[in-house]
Amino acid sequence: MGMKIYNSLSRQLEDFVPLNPEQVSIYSCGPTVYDYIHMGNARTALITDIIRRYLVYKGYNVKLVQNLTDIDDKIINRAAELGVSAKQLAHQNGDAFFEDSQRLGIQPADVHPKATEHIPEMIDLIQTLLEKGAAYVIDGSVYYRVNQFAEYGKLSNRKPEDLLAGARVEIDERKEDPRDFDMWKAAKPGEPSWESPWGRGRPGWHIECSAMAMKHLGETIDIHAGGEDLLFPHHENEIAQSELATGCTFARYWMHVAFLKIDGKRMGKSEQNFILLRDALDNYPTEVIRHFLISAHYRHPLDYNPESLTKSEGALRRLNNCLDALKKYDGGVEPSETTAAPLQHAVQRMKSQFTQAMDTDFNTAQALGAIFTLVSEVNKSLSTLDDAATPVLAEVYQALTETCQVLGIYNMEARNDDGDNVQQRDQLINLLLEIRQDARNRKDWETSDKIRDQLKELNVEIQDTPQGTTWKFLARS
RNA sequence: GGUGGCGUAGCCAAGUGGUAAGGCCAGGGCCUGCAAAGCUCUUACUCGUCGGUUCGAUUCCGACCGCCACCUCCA
Repeated sequence: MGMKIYNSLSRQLEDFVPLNPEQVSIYSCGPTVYDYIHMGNARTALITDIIRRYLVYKGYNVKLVQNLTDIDDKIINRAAELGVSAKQLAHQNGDAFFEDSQRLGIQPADVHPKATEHIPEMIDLIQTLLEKGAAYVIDGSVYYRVNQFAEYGKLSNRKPEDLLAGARVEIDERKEDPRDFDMWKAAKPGEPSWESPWGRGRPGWHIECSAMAMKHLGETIDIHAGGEDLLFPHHENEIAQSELATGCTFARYWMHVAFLKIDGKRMGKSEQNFILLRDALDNYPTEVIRHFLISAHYRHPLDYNPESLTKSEGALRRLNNCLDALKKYDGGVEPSETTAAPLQHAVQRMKSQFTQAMDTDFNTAQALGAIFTLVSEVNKSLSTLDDAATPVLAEVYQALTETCQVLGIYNMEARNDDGDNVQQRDQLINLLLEIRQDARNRKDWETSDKIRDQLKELNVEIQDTPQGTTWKFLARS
């Protein structure tokens, strides 16, 4: 079955057919680096990460470009407040952005272009638009002439009248048309600026993405993603600039991620109601945050609150317990035809449901449902199975880890024991458990409970079962 | 004013023109010296309200109520 993507441009589900079957190109609008990124930013970045992982899972080659806006009013203002240079502030926050992304398990994009490193490309693009009569210069600033682009408004579904009617923005009298926007801003004293044919200045926000997307992905890209707040005017303007300059379709599929909310309101930097991703990462494991962020479909709003994170924590615990139990069956054994356990069918069912969910506009919530259904089926049969079922269990483990990897909710490395001191550590813990067992045998509950409690303090949790006492590390939080 | 979206069990959240995935919580059970953890079972005659179309609607249409977002920088 083919994939379908909801295209904001047509406002409907469309079959996904990449322009070049050899390589899918994706451009994702990254952050303006004037501060640390918050959970809302993380949601968009994470969805992009999962889209890419899923496309790779499906066998596509993917080239992902995620930009950094590193010159902008906000950066200049913030830098002035802090008494550092705009360049320095952008650099610091850019590094912090990569660090936070990495901590969330987001694989780096193939290219992370920065606006300030693409000034010549932007100037070229503006030059082209000037030559085509689609732009004009006023006092060293260059404006885009919106009425030259007949399709203006096609993405945001807005008519010219509508755009003017509700305008709450102060109109710059010098512009020919209130809808015109700047592609090049004449330098103001003390602000960072670059040489251009129109004098010193800096690029407007929209031209940055047009130029960087086309430089790294060509004139037509497959998927352009970003938060829904960017739909207008940012993406509308990108289309206007790019398509008028090249005459080609700029992006074939526009994907917009719904807001992360807090107390029912949009989480936004200007609202002062945001949770920094790094703060969340200090309080919850990566996989828990990922699970939370994909527990709703990406086009539906999702409310951030501690209760929801706790729920995800519980769900992840369930998943990890199952995977931990299955891990010992992993590897080596050839799937056997004769072991026709119902579980085998359950695995196939899970795989097809997972694929179907992800194929339908990346429905991660539904995909999680498929995974947890299998978890439940595994748990039910795990205790009753004998050695003959081992190959099937290995299959289950493979299928589960493979799909969980696509979503990034199972960290195999973290759960594999691979340290040099692991053996000694385990021996020490086992020794303590032996002592505790002796205490239990003589009903010395005080000593026994002391060992149990103290180990718990060290994040080692022990369980007394009919088969003896076992232990495990608790997930760090 | 224009544009778009949402309203599903205590909570979160999928979904379909034919009768509601999954997770959390809660309650029962197993296990335990007691716990914890784990496993397991149970939990929406019902999908904001009112109409309409239909053999049949939560799913389609209309109205209404409530909520959110974009139209200004914001993922």
